[in-house]
Amino acid sequence: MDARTAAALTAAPDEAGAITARLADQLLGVSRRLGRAQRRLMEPLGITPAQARLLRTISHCEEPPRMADLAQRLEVVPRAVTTLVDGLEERGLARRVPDPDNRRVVRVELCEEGRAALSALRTARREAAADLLAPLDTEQRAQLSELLDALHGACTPSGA
Amino acid sequence: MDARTAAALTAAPDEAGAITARLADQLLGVSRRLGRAQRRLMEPLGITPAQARLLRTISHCEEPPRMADLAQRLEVVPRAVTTLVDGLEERGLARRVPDPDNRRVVRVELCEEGRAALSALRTARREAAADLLAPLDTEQRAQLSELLDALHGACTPSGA
DNA sequence: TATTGTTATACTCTATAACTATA
DNA sequence: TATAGTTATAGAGTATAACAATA
Repeated sequence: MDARTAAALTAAPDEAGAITARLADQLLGVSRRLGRAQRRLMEPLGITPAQARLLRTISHCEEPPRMADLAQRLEVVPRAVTTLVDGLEERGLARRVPDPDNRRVVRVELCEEGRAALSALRTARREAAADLLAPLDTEQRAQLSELLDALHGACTPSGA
Repeated sequence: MDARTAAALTAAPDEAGAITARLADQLLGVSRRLGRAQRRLMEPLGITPAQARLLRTISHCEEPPRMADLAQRLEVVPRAVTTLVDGLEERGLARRVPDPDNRRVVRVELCEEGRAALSALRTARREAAADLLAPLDTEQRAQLSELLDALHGACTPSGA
């Protein structure tokens, strides 16, 4: 435990807010770097991090998901998904397919190129993360994952 | 430790990359939510999260920092600082002051309104963080802070 | 009338490149 | 020539609001 953390914990209750705010800064700072690394590594592939995330989300679905499903999973408004899917379609990585049972619904399927891109993206993603997480050993990563998971669960009560 | 984490740790070495990538997702996901909460809570104050961060950074400096100092501290290019300081000046929270010793240099000072805004912002920021971090007890927060600090130190060798 | 997705629009955050003023 | 900051521009990511098509 570093000095500031230790001091905060043993000090007045007002300091609880301070350590919490500091935690927020650390979280955002680490994410900024991670995002930069991802963008840099994915750029040669012609895919943005948000598109990559969408691609993975689609691939994790049993059947081609609806636009609304994707919006919910990505925790964004449906309008944001429209733009992302547009990008994937332009690059020939995914395609919109009409739902025969409900003509309002649009489903999104991966193309072959999309599946191919996924493995290249996995490499890029892991490299970006590995770089950032290098200072942590395996046990520390597991610990970090566990702590973050607790946060995720709390804010996404509907079993993510 | 959750099931996925445990499985990843005890499985083939290839899984080390998988858990690392998952960690990246968790980190980015938590940050997205935190950022949203911050923006929502700061909006009534007419200040964006990045402006708030700049305001705090200025307040942590012993003497009015140069634009270049701020860029380095915020880990952004100098051009990005220009826009942020423009925003603070428009709102009367900070002002540019010429450096008498070097006419190329611009220093940034907080105005009285800026100092006043800082306490309101502190409240907003803590509220946003407290909300997100509610699932963690004090010890877990310290643990998380320690882990994130290790990451920060690694990527910012020049003592941040 | 409610739902699904889209068009239209806007804003935050950040980057690169070219330029200006100063040293 | 090197440095500090800016103007100009671009693009990623995301939001709200109004609307069309369908149910």
